[in-house]
Amino acid sequence: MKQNKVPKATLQRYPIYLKALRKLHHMGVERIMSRELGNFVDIESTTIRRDFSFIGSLGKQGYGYDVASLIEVFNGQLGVNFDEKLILVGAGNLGRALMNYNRWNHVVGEIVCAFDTDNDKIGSLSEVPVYHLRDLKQYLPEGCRIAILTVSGNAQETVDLLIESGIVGIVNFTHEHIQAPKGVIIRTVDVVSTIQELIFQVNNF
Amino acid sequence: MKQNKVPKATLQRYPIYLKALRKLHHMGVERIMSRELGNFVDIESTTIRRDFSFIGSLGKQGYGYDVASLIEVFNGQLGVNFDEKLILVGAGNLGRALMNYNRWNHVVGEIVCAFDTDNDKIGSLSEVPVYHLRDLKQYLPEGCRIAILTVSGNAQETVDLLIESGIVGIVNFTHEHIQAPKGVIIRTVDVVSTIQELIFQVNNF
DNA sequence: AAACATTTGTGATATGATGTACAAGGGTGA
DNA sequence: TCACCCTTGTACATCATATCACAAATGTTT
Repeated sequence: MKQNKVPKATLQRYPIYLKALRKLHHMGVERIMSRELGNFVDIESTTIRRDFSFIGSLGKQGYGYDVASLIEVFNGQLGVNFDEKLILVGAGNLGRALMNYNRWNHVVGEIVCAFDTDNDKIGSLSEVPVYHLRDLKQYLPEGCRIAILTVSGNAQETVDLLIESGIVGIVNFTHEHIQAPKGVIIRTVDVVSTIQELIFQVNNF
Repeated sequence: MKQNKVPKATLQRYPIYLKALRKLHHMGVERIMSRELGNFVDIESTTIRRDFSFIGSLGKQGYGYDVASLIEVFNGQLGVNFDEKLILVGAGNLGRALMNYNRWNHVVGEIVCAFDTDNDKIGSLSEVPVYHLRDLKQYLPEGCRIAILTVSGNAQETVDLLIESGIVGIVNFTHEHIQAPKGVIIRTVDVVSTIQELIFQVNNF
């Protein structure tokens, strides 16, 4: 990384670029210009160029960017190893749906195992073993940093336990607001709030 | 609405406030000050006061805000009727999980019906009827504005159809990037991208 | 090989969001 | 009723992000 001060806003766009580049690569596109990519993902070309510049000089003037090597750089420099080990905490409806939705294999990694407090859920659902949450420390995969939280209660308590066990990133699918110390990143994906926001926006025009 | 230029960032925080206020109300809290609310949701009190001020003068100096009437105002002014009619497009794993996850009843509204193109999925799964997508216009509920998209393919095509039928807000659970004309709001909730972003962030420190 | 046409990468600038400071005004208690 | 205390709402300052404009560098054409 050229500088270690990549803006938050930029960081949020990297996954979008990566997604688009993979698709373009799959479509057989070998080189692309910031303008084209911009049209593709609805982001100004100049924003794209600046975002890229935080990683380094990835393009060539008068030519554009090489798709394949750009993907390479993104993966390498940003630390996407395709076998990121993920755990799922909460094996209810949503949790099980996410287990089966294995779209992320070979893209980010895989859900190694799941945890729940309900004894009925312990066992093996759909290839992914489910352990009791009390055995977290025992079964937490080596090097696992990221947890997907889909519990239906005691969210904060569960989060505290996860952090204590070394988790540093949590995707929170709960409707609860949870707190975490600096250094731990929580990203809340709340369907209810998302829909509310949509309602606010469509009413605001 | 006092002004019709509510900043995007503010609009994104309204659901957070509403969520917190409901919880506080449920806990029996009758009045709250911006400082307290700020601690509760991890947002600076001054940001909260400014956000509120876009709607009007909702508080009293030296006193704070009345929780019940604040919720009232949010619901009313921002147009949350608790019976927003939602449709679900795509009745696969994730779609079915969302149908069963009826946490949004009496909070935003309800999923009235679902659509899919797979004949095996047509029928009644879990109280919510599933129709064939080709019958969208026939079964689209009166006044329905928002769709939840969980299809596994042909995302853009499906979105075009939805927009043509009058949908103005879409929660996109697909990994696809979709485009829409001005006036239609797309909010993408992509688990894969979210996890990637987390990886980028934790690697960046 | 030289001139031209492109497109990158980045200073400079504009826009948007957040944080500070405080005047204005309602609540509270004597 | 009066004086004090507290919290709101907002003008102003700061910080972050997006956009503009263009020099530098490369591919392409003649």
